[in-house]
Amino acid sequence: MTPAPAPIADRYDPVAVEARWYPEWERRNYFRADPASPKPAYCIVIPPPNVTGSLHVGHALDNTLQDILIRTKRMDGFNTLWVPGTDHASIAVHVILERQLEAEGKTRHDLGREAFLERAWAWKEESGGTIIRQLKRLGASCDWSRLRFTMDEGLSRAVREAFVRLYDEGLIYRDDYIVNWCPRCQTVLADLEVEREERDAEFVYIKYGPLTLGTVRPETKLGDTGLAVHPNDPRYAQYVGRTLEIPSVDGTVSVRVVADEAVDPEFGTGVIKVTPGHDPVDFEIGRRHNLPIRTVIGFDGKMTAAAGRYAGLDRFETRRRIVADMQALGLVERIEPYRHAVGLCYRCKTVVEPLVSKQWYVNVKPLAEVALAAAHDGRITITPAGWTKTYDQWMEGIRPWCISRQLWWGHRIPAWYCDRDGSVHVSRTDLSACPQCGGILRQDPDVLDTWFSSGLWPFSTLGWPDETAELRTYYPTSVLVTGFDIIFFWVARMAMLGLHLTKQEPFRDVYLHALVRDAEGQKMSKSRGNVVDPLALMTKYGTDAFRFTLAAVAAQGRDIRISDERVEGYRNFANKLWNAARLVLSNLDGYDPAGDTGPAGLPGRWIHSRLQSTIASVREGLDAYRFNDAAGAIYHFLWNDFCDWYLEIAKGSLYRAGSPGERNRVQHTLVTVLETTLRLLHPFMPFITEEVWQRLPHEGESIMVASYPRPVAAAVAPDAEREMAVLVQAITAVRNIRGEMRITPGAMLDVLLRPAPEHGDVLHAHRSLVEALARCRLTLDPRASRPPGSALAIVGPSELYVMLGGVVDFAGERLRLDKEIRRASEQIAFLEAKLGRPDFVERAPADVVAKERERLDEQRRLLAKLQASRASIAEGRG
RNA sequence: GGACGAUUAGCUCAGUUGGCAGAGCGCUGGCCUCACAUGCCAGAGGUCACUGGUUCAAGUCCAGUAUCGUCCACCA
Repeated sequence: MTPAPAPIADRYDPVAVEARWYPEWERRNYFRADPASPKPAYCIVIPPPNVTGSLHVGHALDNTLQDILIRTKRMDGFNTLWVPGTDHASIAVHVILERQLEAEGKTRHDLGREAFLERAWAWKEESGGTIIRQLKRLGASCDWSRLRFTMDEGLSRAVREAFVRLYDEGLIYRDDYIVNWCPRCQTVLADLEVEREERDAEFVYIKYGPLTLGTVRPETKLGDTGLAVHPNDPRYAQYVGRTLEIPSVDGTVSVRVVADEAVDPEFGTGVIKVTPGHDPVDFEIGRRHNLPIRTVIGFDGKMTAAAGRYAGLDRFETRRRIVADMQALGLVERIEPYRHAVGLCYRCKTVVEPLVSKQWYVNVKPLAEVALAAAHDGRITITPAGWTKTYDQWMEGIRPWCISRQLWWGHRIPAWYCDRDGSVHVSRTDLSACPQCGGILRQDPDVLDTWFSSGLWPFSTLGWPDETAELRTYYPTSVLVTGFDIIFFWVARMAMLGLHLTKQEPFRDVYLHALVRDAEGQKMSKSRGNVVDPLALMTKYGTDAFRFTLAAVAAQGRDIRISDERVEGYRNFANKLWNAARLVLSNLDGYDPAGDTGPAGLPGRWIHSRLQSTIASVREGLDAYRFNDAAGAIYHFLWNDFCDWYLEIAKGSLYRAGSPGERNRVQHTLVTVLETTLRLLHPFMPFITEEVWQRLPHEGESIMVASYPRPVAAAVAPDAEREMAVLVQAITAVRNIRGEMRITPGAMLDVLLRPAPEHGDVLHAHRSLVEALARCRLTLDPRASRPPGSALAIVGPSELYVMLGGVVDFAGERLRLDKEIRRASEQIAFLEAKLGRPDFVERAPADVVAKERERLDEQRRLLAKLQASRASIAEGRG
């Protein structure tokens, strides 16, 4: 008993549908993972978005792809877990909060550490939920009961565990070294956190006694403790080893001249000044030659007392002043314009100052060797494979990782210092008294690099260092999905820390996707004002359309462009699906699933066969992370095969069924094909598929937990595909003539068809199908010849004549034939030349040659017919 | 300085193992045909950046050039 179908709107309205299903799925616990499940595990740990952020298109892409994988695997019988979470984003939060404070005329130091952290937590609580809500809006099927935060209790314990272990192994150590200092953030930065930007500068040639050298940073002259030349440079060999007394802006300074390989004799004058306190290269040279360090620029970016009369001045102001002062003293030989790269803080874009200070480091070299091996012996597979080389090169050239930051928001370094005996203690638990002397301890005030805790993310979220059921079941995780921009920051660190601490790879696959650009290919940024708001797109076109767009454009290149037009196109696709479903649903009256569901005739067998290859393509695409291939296969099948052909054919059987059995068989095909397609599409478009699926006859309570389609070999029907191709060709041929001859679609045409023997059966059997879709009366006659007043079409070896009568003049037909004749002639010339070459005939595989011969014969037959036809028209018999 | 990517239809881009160049949008012509005008039918439009090479056969493989882009790098 089918209830009278409620009227369904002819436009799909995503808003109501999306609002209805997500809470329902959540309520039914479909997202919840069970570590005790016997099913094979499939696990993704989300790249944690910054807690203060809101969803941008990059997140939307990243999480849509993950959701597609998770939903597919869940339907495919895997025990799936998608762990969600957020990152505390130490330095990024500092930048935001300090800007707020600045507006109030304060600094973080005015507030003090405690109050600042209160503020940070408040900010986290306030805005931390935003991105989670937005991920839900996107349809992300994360296990929200396992939501983690990099600074929650468990993860903080993991951070300490990792730190202590690495320290005990001697892999974490403190060192006085030259670092990248951000004078605005008031913290050290890792090399990776320094961005380079080309800027115009002045290259100032300064006289150093008998020598002259060029520099772009004259202010560091005050910190010079040496000069260096190349060991093999004959020009300066006489000075090496000598200490020169050099007149300068503040009296004379004495500098020693050393020889060092780091100096390029070709560049500038071949002499460099050595400022070990303010330049990484000079620092190294200084170490090699035992030159003293003189710090003249402080952590605040201003000159120190050591800078004499410049003390307290800003470093850039000093640069201008010192050049002027030297010019006054005749110490400047000349100034040239110069363009070079300056280092900027990746968070606040302030020019970084190299400074010497004591910081914590990880000796990552040994970890990198293991991570490198894992990517080569197949334990970790990077897709697209081209990124492996980038990963390799970085790992090979890796340098110690500076992990301490002079910030407050983050994981405080678990090291305590005893002021009484000077001992250092690194501990898993907080210490209050010195274990050696009982003296009062001071905890290191610094926090860890944000990326240290993110580096533990795949296993810290699963309960490490405890041996939890989650770790046993879901670790190593199946795949890491992220943008290629954080391959070094994050992917490499996780690989190194994961392999070292857990002795297992943190993920088996790494899928690096492209980055989203705007429609003009520009990087999106707030300052450019070209940020595409995913929420706006979802509101305008629906979440399903947006998600499908992301999957469809996720080709394996470097960048992705999103435009409204593209999303609109897939909105139309969703609407197409909706209407196809409407057609099916409104024709199910009397349908008996237990009734006649036998073979549904040629079109039925054909659409089932097409469905199988679509399923296979989608699975192949997903397995290879070729989301665009998978999406494209479904799109093409649903729109072109199912809607454009099968539904049009099925209408005939539904509206004018030959027999009740036929009607039921067609209904059965419609239901099964549509239902299967919905399941295939569900991971891409979760909402509309659930909505339609629920209205169709189905088994189970939700499409989310239905099975993912597998290709059925028995349903693959090459013969049906071949035969349908003949019918499609015949129909298209008639439509083509109708179009070219400008015959109104409403006009009923008379068509005479001379079937070739091999086409006879199929054309006879499906005459009415051709008649319906080509809107014609079809006569079949194996001995027919072209009647006067008809247009010719070639259907493979068969011929088809469309009777034009007095409907149109024949000029159009002449043009059409001429065009066809030209085309055929060109083909023949090309093929004759090819087949005339002995090397081709002898060397190419036999099947390729045979195919070309066949094509040539076909084209010759075609040409003969076209020419005959053309001749008869030329005689004016049209 | 090194590495990597891109260059294919008017636009945005697919094209995995070499074997008849594809999609979406846009364009042209015709249609409100009882699922859908967010639609239907038909059509036009490509020297696959350039130069060589390998091959019977190159958008695809190799070498190089040009232009654009990205990342890495201690030439001050």
